[in-house]
Amino acid sequence: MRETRLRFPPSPTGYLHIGGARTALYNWLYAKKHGGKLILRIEDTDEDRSTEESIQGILDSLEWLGIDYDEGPYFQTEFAKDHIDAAQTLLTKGVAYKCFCTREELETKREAALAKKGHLGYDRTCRCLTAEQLKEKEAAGLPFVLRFKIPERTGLHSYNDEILGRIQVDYKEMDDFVIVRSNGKPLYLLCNVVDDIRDRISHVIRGQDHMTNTLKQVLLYEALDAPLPIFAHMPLTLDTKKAKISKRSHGEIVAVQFYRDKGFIPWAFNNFLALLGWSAGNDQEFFSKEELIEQFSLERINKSSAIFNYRKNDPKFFTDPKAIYFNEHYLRTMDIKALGELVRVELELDNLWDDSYAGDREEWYLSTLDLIRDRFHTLKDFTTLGRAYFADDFTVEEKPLKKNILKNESLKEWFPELANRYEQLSDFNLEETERVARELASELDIKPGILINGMRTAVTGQLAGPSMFDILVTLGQDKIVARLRNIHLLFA
RNA sequence: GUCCCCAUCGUCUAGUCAGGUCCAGGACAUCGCCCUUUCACGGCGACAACACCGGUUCGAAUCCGGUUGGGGACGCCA
Repeated sequence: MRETRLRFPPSPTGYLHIGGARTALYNWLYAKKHGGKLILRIEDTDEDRSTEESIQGILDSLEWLGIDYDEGPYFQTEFAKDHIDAAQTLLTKGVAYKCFCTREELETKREAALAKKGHLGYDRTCRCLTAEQLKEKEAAGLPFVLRFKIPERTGLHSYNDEILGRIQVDYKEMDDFVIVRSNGKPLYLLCNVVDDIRDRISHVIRGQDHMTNTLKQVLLYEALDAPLPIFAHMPLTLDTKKAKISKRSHGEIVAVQFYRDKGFIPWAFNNFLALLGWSAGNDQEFFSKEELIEQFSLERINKSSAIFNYRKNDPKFFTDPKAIYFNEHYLRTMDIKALGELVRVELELDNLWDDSYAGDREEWYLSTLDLIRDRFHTLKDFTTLGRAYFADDFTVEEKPLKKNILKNESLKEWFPELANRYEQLSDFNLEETERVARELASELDIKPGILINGMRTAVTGQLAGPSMFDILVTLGQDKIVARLRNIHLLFA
C-alpha cells in the first residue's frame, strides 16, 4: 500500500489566486482526510518570471488560509540535477532525441499548419535524422533541444482520471514535446514528473488545464519506469465571461491577499472555495474544518467548471456575493472569543485597540462585538462602521445626518436636555434610558423616533444599528452624555 | 484550425453512474410581506433552469447518437 502523498506546486510568478488556493485546499483536504502528507513545492524553474516577492506572497496566503503542509517548501531549482539526469536517461534509452530546428523554422511551420488548418504539432524532422546528419550537426556545434519521442504505437493513449473518467487520445495526435531547452535547462513537463516521482507523490490533484499535459506525462512516467500516481483534474474557475482566471488579466479581485485585506475570515473563504466545484451531495453548505475533511471526496467534485461570480464596481458587493454571504455567516455565528481575536488585529491596525479589552474590559469588548456583528459583512466593518464603539473620532455619515439630525434643528436644544437627564440617572440601564427618552418625547409632543433615530446618528454616526438603548448602555453614560451635548457640532 | 473535456435557475449546486417518487430540490442574488424606534438578522413567499434535435423505452434531466454552445490544450511558460 502506497503512502498517501500529495503536493501543491505553485509557480512563483505572481500572487496566489483563488484557483490556486482552491487547488491547494482540495489537496490539503484529501491529504488530511486520508492521513496523508501534503508537500509544498515551489516550481521556480521559469527564471524570467519567478520572483522572491511572489514566493513570499504565496507562503503568506497559504498561512492566512490555514493550509499547512507536512514537507517543504521545496524549490524545484534545487533539484536541477535530478531533472538533467532524467533527461540524460531518456536520451540514452533512445526515447528522447536532439532537435536542431530553430525557433524561426518552427514558427514558420506553425504558421503554415495554421493556414492549412491542420494540427500544430512538431513535424518530427529531427527524429528522422540519420546518424550521419546527427553527427554533422553535433560537430557543427548547433544548439539543440531535447524532445520526447511519442512511442510508435497505433490506437489510443489513455489514463484514468478520478474526476473525469477515462481520458484518451490517438497516439498520432500527440507531439514530440520538448523536455530540455537549448540552454540545457529541463522544462516543466519533465521536472514536474521527476519531482513527483522523487517525492513519491501518490495523488495529483490539479486543474483541468493540465489534462493534456497528463497524457504526455503518463508517457514520461512509463519511460522512467515509475509507478503512476492517481490523477484527478478539477474543474477550472472561470470569470464572469467564462475565461480562465489568471493573475495577469484579473488583478487583485482574484488574489487571496485581497480577501485577507478586505477583512475576510480565513475559514469562511475556504468554505466558499470548497463549494466552488464540490458539494457534499446534500444541502449542507457550511462546514467546520473537521466536517469538511470528513466529508470531502474526489468523487463528488464536479466535472464542469465553475464561475467565480465577482462583481466589480457594484455598490453593494465588491466580489462574488456568495463569498460575502459565507463571510457574514461566520461573522455572526462563530465563537465570539475567536471573533474577538480576529477583530483585535483590525483594531490594532487602526490604533483602536486597548489592552483592557483583553483584561478587565474583555466582557464589554466581547458583548459589544456580539451586539454589532449582525449587521457587518467583513472584519473591516468593525473599525469603519463600528468605529464609534471604540473611538470618538468616528465619522457621521451624510445620509443619516441629513435625515435624522439636520431636519430637526430643535435637536440642538433637545439633546443637551436629554443629556442632562441621562446624567442624573443613577442606574444607566435599558429600562431607564428608554423611559427617559420616551418621557422627553412626550413632553415635547414629538414622536420618540425623532429622538431615538437622531441619537443613533449622533452617537454612532450611522443610519442603522442595534437597538438604540443597547447602544446607549454599551457606550456608557459618560460617552452618551458627551456626544449628546456635542450635538451643535453636527450643525456647524 | 486540430485534439481533449464539459453542458440543470443570473451564480454555486442536488438529482445523472443503478431511467419512474422531479411539470426538477437547496443556497446566493433580485423582488415582495412579516418582525422592528432604524438597519440587519430571522421568518414567510415570489421570480427563475434540465441548450437543441433525434433515438432507445410503457416512461428520459437521467441511457445512446448528432448538433450547438462553452472551456482547456496545442510554448525552448508553469
